[in-house]
Amino acid sequence: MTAPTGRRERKKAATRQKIADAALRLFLERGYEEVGIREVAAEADVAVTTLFAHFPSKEALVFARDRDFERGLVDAVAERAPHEPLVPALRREVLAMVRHCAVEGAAPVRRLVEGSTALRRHEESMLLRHADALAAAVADDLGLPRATTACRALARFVVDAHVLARGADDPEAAVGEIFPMIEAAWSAARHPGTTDQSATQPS
Amino acid sequence: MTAPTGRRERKKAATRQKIADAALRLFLERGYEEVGIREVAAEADVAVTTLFAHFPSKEALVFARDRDFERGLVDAVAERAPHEPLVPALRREVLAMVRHCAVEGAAPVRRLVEGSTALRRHEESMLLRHADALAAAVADDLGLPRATTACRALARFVVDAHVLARGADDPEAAVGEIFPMIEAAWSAARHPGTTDQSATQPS
DNA sequence: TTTGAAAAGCTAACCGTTAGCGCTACGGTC
DNA sequence: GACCGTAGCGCTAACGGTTAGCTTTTCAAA
Repeated sequence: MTAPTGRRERKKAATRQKIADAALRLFLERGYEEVGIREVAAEADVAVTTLFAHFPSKEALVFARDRDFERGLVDAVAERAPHEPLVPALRREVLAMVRHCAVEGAAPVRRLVEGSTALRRHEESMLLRHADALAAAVADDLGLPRATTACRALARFVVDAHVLARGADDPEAAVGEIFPMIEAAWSAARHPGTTDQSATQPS
Repeated sequence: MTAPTGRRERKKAATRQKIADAALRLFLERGYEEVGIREVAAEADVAVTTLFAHFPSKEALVFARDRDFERGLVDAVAERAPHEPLVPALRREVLAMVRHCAVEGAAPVRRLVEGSTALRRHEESMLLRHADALAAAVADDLGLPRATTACRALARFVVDAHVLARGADDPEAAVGEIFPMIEAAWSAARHPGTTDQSATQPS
């Protein structure tokens, strides 16, 4: 995981970490909106421009580990056991993510995100990027040159499941409720005409 | 539609319209990012504070008519023919929306939105609000006190269908591809245990 | 050691957005 | 018709996120 590269890259990673730590500490102490970028930079003993060299926006400071989520979804498809069906593998991964958000020290960060519309919006658009990546992974897994409509739909449904489960009273039960729906949808996409009661209406 | 109220409200509506028109004209002429708020206000012959009294943000200038979309979805559920099944009614509405975006003078505005990440993000979070409203309408239609997980899932799937169809090469065909999936998902939600191959994994 | 480049810094601004405050025109009341 | 409360609008000044332009430091390869 930690590539043992030269001192330069180590220092860069350390700076990035120092900034993320300082930001999270301040945000948790006093609230996201109440802390300015200039303050975060000062706390991390770094120039504002340096901060923006490591993070593209203030919101990104809170989601420093978002790449892991995307990789998790993509890997759940690409590196699952041979011949394991697609949707159950995704279900396992989403369940793991939901649990990860519930336990651990993640609860305060969750509250932070829910408390700011800017952060909620940022998270949503992150998840949409993840859906695109997942769609591509699914298409690749099926040997398709590019993501079809069905692949994209599946990917968005899975991301929806993640979001809805997080917001539900009982997240794990919600996963258990949504994934049969996704299973049915995916099944319908692969075996068309079975349960389709509606037809294209030309007028 | 147009309530014939006093001069005061007429003037207010006129000001709002003048601002929206000026904004759209400038944005289409020179691009969204290239036009500043102060410029829009000047073009509409209005103070910046007045502009923000009518629109909550710069992005909102482009989506002056977003309420109609939300109402369309909710009405598609609440005011459909008696005993008409839910999902086909939603399908009709989404199809109408997709067509509305494709034809008419809506194409330049579409390009405008696709060309700016700020606008795309704003639209996505609008659509999420619409999904919440739709979920509530579905729950109400079923006589439920509040939206269940399945209602929320259906609502998000429908909004996903809208977004995916818009971005597809053949939007109408995409609707025809996704809605059978939604139909199957909704069917699975209402008749559980039929096609569920995965179970909750306790560990 | 020299050198090229990546990383970090500083200053000064741009731009969306808001606060504070004053003015005017409208709508209901006497 | 005079009166008053307030909604709509304006101005100025600022705040906070973000970027451009340019210099300085730090590392690595030659």
